[in-house]
Formats: sequence, structure tokens, C-alpha cells
Amino acid sequence: MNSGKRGRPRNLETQQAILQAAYDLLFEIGFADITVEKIAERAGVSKATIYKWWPGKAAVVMDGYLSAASQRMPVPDTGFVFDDLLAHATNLTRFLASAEGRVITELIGAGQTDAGVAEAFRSRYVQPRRKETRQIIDRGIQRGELRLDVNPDLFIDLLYGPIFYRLTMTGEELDDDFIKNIVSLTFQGIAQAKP
Amino acid sequence: MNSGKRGRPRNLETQQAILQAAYDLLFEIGFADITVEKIAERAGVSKATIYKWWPGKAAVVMDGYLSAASQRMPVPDTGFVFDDLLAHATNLTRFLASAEGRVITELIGAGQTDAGVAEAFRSRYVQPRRKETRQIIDRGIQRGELRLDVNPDLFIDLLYGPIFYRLTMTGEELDDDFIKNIVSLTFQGIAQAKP
Amino acid sequence: MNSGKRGRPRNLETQQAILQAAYDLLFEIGFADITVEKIAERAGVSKATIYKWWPGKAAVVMDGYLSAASQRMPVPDTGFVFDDLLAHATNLTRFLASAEGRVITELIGAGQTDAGVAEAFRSRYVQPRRKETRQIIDRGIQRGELRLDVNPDLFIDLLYGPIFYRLTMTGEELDDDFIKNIVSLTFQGIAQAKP
Amino acid sequence: MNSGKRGRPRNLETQQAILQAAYDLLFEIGFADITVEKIAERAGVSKATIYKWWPGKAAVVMDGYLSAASQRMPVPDTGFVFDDLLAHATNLTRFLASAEGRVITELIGAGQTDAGVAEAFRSRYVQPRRKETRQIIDRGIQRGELRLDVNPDLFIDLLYGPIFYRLTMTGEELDDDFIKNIVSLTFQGIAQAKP
DNA sequence: CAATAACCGAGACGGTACGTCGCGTCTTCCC
DNA sequence: GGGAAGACGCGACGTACCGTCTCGGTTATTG
Repeated sequence: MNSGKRGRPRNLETQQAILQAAYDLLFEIGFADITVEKIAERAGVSKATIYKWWPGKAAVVMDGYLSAASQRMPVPDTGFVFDDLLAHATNLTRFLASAEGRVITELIGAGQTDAGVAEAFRSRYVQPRRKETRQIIDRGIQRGELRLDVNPDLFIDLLYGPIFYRLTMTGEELDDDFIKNIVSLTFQGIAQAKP
Repeated sequence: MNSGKRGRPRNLETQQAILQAAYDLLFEIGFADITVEKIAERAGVSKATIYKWWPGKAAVVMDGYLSAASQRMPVPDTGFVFDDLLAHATNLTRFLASAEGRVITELIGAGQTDAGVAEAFRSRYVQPRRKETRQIIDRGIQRGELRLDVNPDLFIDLLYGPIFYRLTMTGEELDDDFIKNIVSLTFQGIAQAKP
Repeated sequence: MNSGKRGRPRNLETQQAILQAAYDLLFEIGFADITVEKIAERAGVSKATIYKWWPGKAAVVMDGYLSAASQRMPVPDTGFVFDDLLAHATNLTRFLASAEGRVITELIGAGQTDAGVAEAFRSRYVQPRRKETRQIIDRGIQRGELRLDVNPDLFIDLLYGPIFYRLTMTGEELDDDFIKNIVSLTFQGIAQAKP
Repeated sequence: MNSGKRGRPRNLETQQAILQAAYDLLFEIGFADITVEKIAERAGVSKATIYKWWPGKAAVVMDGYLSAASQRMPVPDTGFVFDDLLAHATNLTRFLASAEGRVITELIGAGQTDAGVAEAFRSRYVQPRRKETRQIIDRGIQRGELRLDVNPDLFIDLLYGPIFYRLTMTGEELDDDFIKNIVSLTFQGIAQAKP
């Protein structure tokens, strides 16, 4: 077993060059046109090295995106859930409407036929984002602004769901108006009924 | 004068054999493992014939699914929007939880990197389903059970969104309980406020 | 079964381009440095096409050599076995001392670890050459110039053996003198003549 | 003062383990399937160590064979050249007909495209064997049993040549009968005896 | 009812990428 | 300072599909 430090150590720069190359190509030519060979060439690395650490193109590219795109979305805190959620959803949507949107979309697509990729996307992208939203929601619950009788994770499904549904299925525009309507509608459901 | 109908006409059976083969393979080996060659072999058809009528594998398979899977979901009509929507959404979810779920999922995935496929999926799958739901919703509006101040298409986004979000992104189970909660929550938003 | 003529027929030029490319490379860069990829590139052909018709590099190259190098050695007929054999062996040796020598040598080498290649070399190179020599020998036997009590194929082993032994094992020069001595000795034997 | 022996000295056992591993593999899987990695693994040695002392696989394997296979063939001395040569050639042939035959054959093959290997084979295998035979022949010459007018090295070519010719080129069986005939013919010549 | 044109199965082909293997080199740690 | 462990660039392997292209043969419509 090699739990010690025998042998030539893995070159960190090499790994990062690979991830960076994958990330760049993702924006330049898109997921479908990426090949392991192109990644290797751009990273100045041999194909074999890539296959040593990742099972295939989808895995490298996903890892490349996930490693680079750690720029956290700011989690607003205005004192009101509604405003917080609206701001957060608007941020997300603008992000998705930019070049990143196509990329995210392709990654989701890749996940539909590759369980490993899907798992990575879930644990490193979806769940963290949900955690952020959970903060906002938990604050709202503590303040008594939101229902107490329903699992709050459902609130997130209700909010994020329509956004990604448009993004991946109907292809309709994700504009600020849409978000405002979604949040409002969602709210009039989840808001504590006034006495 | 050549009024457009010279020569041997296109053999309908051939086309259907291709679509059927594509459809069958979709369930047997999944979208990712399908190849044009396999479709051709199973249909007893030459590859060239397939390429004559479709631009590539994704298109044939999507067409194969869409042509075969025209079994309409029954549109319930109980006299109450809530019950209708709950029944409809439950039907859909059970359908998606079956073997069809994986297939639909793969098709959505394919659409993320293939505009033609996405377009076909939208116009022949998504929009028709939405039309069905529109009927339910329109009846609800006419009966005064639903808000009048919001574009009713958003109701559909709100309802369908979370379902496909779970299906394609979080991978969490789609059980009857989940649907019931989603519909209820959605409703307390879109329902006409009691006086 | 495809005993008929269905499908696009095999392109003869393609096959010949492959064999020609293999043959040329054999002289230009030598057997060891040939790769299937280089043959494919030079022949303007895809690797897959080569692998469709030959099991690997050794087979194509051997076939390429054997197909091109059909230039028969003239079979001399002077009326005397000794002169005929001397002339024939001298021709062969001069041939082997030219650029062809290295090539033949490499092909023999390849045959040592590849049964298919060895078989091809035997049936298409070795045996035909032996047939030629058999003619000379048979004429000698009929004329009563050679022993009748021994299998004449052994004569060929005795004559060709030392030539290829030098070529492949000792590496010593193959000059006309050597051949003259070999033929003479073969004829007269190495034993001291009884007085 | 550094009297030449600083640091850990080269481990002789390591070298021998490498040669032994190469030798064993030669018989187990054959020359073609040997890789430096397999030798290293079997010898419990790192690849780099092998490359430190040999230029490549062919060299190690050849060295491995040559180092291990030093079991000299007994040089018979009956008082008659013919009997001595017949016995010696028969011994050799039986050796070549055993498992060693394939191995020798593969080594000869390797030598055809690798000058270093060929050189090693010649100086450490071919020449020593020839020296042995030279002894027999020299005794025969001194006894007046063999011609004095010809370079005696040619006798060896004449004798060994046909054996290796069969082994490497025609692939025909090397049985005792063949050897007997070859030796006899070599002695008496193929020419019809003059009356 | 024959000519005509399109259809179609079989399958060869040039390409591109795949994922793997072995080479020979290099780096780090351990003895 | 020798040597194992093992990462790495490189180059070739043999395979799989792609999409295209002949072929030979078929089949309906039209003149």
C-alpha cells in the first residue's frame, strides 16, 4: 500500500494545467467538441496522464469547471426573506444568462448519461448552492416569515426548479421579470398567512 | 412535366422500422450506447438510408421516441383544479419514475448540446404536455379558482419545474408525497385568496 | 453470406497503395521503424482500412515486399549443374548483398516471432526460390551429374544454408569467393580424397 | 581521500535477479511479449535500474540468456572427425529441437533489427560454438582426414548453415536423420562419384 | 409496358477519437 | 549515493463510429 510518500510525487502544476485547459475549452468550443486529446495538447500533457487520474472526458471537464468556478454567489441578508430570495435568484439567473449558462447546461446534459459526472455535479455544485439558499430560508423561518409546517428544502425545489426547467427544457428567456414572478408566486404560497 | 412524384416513393415501412429500432434500443441499451450502426442493423436497413432522412443519431432516436411515445396522459377533469393538477402531476411522476424516466432524462441531456434535438423535444414533447395542463388551468381560471392577475403559463413552470429539477439535477426520489407537497405549496400561492 | 457482389467493391488501388507504401518504407526507414500509421499516411489511407485486410504491421509489410519483389531470378541453363548452381548462387548472393539484403534479413527476423509472417515468407519466398533451384538440380540428376542416392532437397539445404547462415548469424561478407568455395565444397565434399 | 568507494556499492544480486528474471520470462512468455516492466517487476527491481545498466529490453534479455545458458555442449573426441562432427551436430540439433530452439530463434530474430543484440549474440554465442567445432576440425586436419586446401572455417559454415537455415527459414523438422545426411553429404559432396 | 428515376441494402472507405500499453526519463524518499 | 517507487511525455497501438461513397438491384410512376 502506498500511503507513504514513495516515488515521484504527483506534479500539482500538471493537474492544474489539465483542469485549466478543460475549463478554457469548455468556454471556447463547448462540451460536445472537447476531446481528451485537445485537453492534453492544450495542457502540454500526455493523454495517459489524464486517464490516470480521471475516467474520461466528462469527468475532467466537470472537475475543471467545478474547481475553477468556485466564485461564490453573494448571499444577501436584508432582513427580509423575500428580498433576500429575490436578490439571490436574480443573481443566479443573471449568471445563468451569461456565457456560464451554456456551460452549466452542457454539464447537466452530460450528467444525464454519466452517473459519476452527475454525482460530482450534485455534490460540488448543486448541494453547495442549496446550502447557501438554506441560510436565507432558515433565517426567514426563525423570523417567522415562512411556514413552519413544511420541509424547507421543498421551498428550494419550488424556487430553483422553474429556473432550471426553463434553462434546460423550454429554453425560454430567463429575465428579471420571470424571476420576480416566480419568487412572488412561490411566496404567496410559502408565506405565513396573516391572521 | 415532373409534378414532383417520379421514381420509387419512399418506403414507409422502412422509416417505421428505423424509428422502432431506435425506440427499442433506447430502452434496452440507453441513449449513450446507441449507434447509428446498431439502429441500422436492428431495423434491417443500411446506414445510408438513415442518414438520408435524419441528420444523425440524436435526431433519429429523438424522433423514434417521440413517434412511439404518443400515448397521451389522461387529462383529469374532476371539477376542481387542485384535484386535477394533483392527479395529472402524480400521473406524470409515476411515468417518470418508471423506465421512461431514464429515457426522458437522456433525451433532455442530449438536447443540451444539440439544438435540433432540443427543438424537436420542445415542440413535440414539452409543448404538448403543457397544452394539456393548460386545459386544466384554464378551466380552473374560468371557475374562479385561480388568480387572474398572473400569466397562467407561469403556473405550469411552477408545477413542472420542481419535478424535472429533481429528475435531472438533484436525483432525489419522485414519490407521491413529494408531488402532493409541491402541488399544495404551489397552490397556496396561486389559489385565489379567501375573503 | 456475401459470395455475390453486393456492396461497394473493394478498391484495388487502395490495396496497392498500401502495399506500395509498405514496400517503400521498408527500404527507406527499415522494418523496425515502420508503423501502421506511417503506412496509412503514406498510402493516403485510413488505419482502419489496413487493419481490415491485414492483422498487423508485419503482415502488411511482408505482403508488400512479397507482392512487389516478384522479380524472378534468372535460372541459368548451361548444360552443367555446377556452372548453373554457381551462377544461380552468385546471383542470389549479389542480390542479398544489395539493399535487398537488409530487407530480407529483417523479414526473416520478423518471422521468428510471428507465425503468420513466417508462413507467408516460406510459401511465397522460400519455396518458390527452392523450386527454381530444384529445376537446376533435377536437370543435373537426369544428366547423371549428381548423386542419385540422396533426397535432392538436401542439396538445396546444403547450398542455401551457408549463405543465409552468414547473412543472419555470423554477419560475415557474402562475396563471390565465398560462394565459389561453398559450391565447390558442396560438390566435392570436405573429406580428404582417398589416394 | 576518496579511494573510489564512496556510497553504496552496486548490488551484484540485483543484476543477477534482473538477468534471471529476463531468462525465465524468455521461456515463459517468449521474447515478443517481454517488457522491461515485467522484468523489473519479477526481479523486484525498478525500471530505472535496468535502464542504468542496459540500453533496452533486447539487450537485457540477450544478456540474460547468454549469462545463464553457458552450459557448454560436450566436445566429443573419438579419434575420427566424422564421428566427432556427427555427434556434435546431433547434440546441437537435439538442443535446438527442445524448448531452447524457440528461444534461440527469437534471439536471432531480434538480432536482425538490433545491431547491438546481433553483436552480443555473435561474440558470446556463435563464435564460442564455432571455436568448439574448430577444435574438432583442427584435430581432423592434423590427422589428415580433411582437405588442407580450403579455409577450415568454411567447413563450419557448410555444417551449421543448413541446420540454422531449416530452423529459421524453412521450419522443417530437425531430426537425427537430417543431421546424418547433412554431415555425410558435407563429407562426401553431392557430385556423382567418378567411376 | 418500357423507360426512368428514386429508393435502398451491403459494405468499403477516410477520418477522428478512443482508451491502453510500453518506452525511456525524471523526481523524491529511504536505507 | 544506490535504488524502489512511481509520475510523466511520447508515440503507437488496435478499435469503434462517424458520415460518405459506390455498387447492384428493386419498384413505382409516367410517357
